[in-house]
Amino acid sequence: MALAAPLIEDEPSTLGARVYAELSGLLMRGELSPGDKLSLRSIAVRLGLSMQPVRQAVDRLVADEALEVLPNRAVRVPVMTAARLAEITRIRIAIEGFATEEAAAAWTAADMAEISRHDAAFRRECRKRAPDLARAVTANRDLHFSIYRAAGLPSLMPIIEGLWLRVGPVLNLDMRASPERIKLGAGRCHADLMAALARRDGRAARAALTVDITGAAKFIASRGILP
Amino acid sequence: MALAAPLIEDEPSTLGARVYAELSGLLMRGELSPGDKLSLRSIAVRLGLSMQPVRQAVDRLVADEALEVLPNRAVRVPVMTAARLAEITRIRIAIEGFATEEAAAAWTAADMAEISRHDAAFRRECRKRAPDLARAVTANRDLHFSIYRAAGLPSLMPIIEGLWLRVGPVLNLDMRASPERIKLGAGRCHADLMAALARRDGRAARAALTVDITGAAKFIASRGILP
DNA sequence: TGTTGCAAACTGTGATCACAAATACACTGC
DNA sequence: GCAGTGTATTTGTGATCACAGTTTGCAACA
Repeated sequence: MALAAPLIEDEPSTLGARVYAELSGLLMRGELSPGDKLSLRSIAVRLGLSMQPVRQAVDRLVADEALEVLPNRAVRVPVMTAARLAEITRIRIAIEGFATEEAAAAWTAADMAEISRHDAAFRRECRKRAPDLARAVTANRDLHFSIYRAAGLPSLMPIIEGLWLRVGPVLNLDMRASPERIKLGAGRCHADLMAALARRDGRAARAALTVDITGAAKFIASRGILP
Repeated sequence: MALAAPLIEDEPSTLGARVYAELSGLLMRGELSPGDKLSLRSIAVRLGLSMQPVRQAVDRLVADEALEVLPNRAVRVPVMTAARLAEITRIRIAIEGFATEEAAAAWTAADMAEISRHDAAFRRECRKRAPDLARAVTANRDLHFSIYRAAGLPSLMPIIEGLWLRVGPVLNLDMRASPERIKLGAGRCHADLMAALARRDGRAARAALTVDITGAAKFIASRGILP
């Protein structure tokens, strides 16, 4: 299993799309920290291509609010404030909660097989004495997105991806710093979520997801590193 | 009042942003029809600037699924199928319904003043014997977005804008062809919506909006011009 | 008259160049 | 030793060029 699973597009036909997949992977996996400044030229030379595709990718990320341009026209990954995290959390609960509720009613056998596979992968990683955080983060992401995909609303996927792009840097950065959380909160929430999905109980599935999302957000906020 | 009110950004600092505002305005106002092909070069010369800013804007629109690239790499405004309209409608009900419910609880006096202003403008236009469709469309958009803005969730706005960008071409194109609908359905829905907002009844506001959105979608679907 | 073939025009993509603004840094003057 | 100032570097933006792929249109042939 590739760690950097191409979530956005399986085989980008254009160089700009490839750079976008590259950068958004970095963002979602928390390998870029809030406040980090990006240089178009540096990225271009590091990837061995011209500035043009990099500009395209960065422009798109800026449009998604996954990156921001300062008044200086410099581009960096946005610093997450407590207020901003709270706002995005409310939006995530509304939108991802909706997707989960739909998924509970719409999943097919194939959907559920894939969901269970990702759930098992995540649990397996968490049970280890020394979990591979990068792998756990990826499995967690794959689990959530396989559920959302089962809702049968493909137009909703880019929207949710945009939300994860925004919270990715803080969520995963923090999970990396304190791996104990994935052992406690996420495990229980995921179990409830899986059970609710299995019996097609949309209401309960939404509730479990809400606990999962709010739990993660509260955990970050409690660490008090947000401006 | 400017007809093409800059919804996205008041004064685009970059040429690419200006082109984006230009094109998204065309899309939202239904002045570009589904299936229309766009040429980067033509747009560039028509706007009197190089191809670069146009590419930036079009790339962003493509990322929003407001435009699509064919296998030929040609770019056009997507054709709306009945299934696609139904899907986006469900998503709109979920997301815009959420925003409306939040707005009902969060609006300030200033918010409500602006909302009422747009509502009055819309009603005034509809009461005319020969309504100016372009102006009615703009007023309707301003009304909805002033409500969503009152929710106090700025991160939600680009998401909703993306949805309107997708449905704009068919909704407005059709409204243009048959202006009778805005006199019937929208008026009643808006009245219910305004009343519910005024008494901070989020549930009722969401219900009124749902009727508004489904009504428009059903009206389009009933005309049977969708593939 | 209908069909095939070829050439000219046009398409988007990527690289490169030009430029103005902002930053970094060393040097000079006090 | 320190503040102020100059230059040199680096930044993003926009324009231009080069190229491969496709579409278009017209002419020549059957």
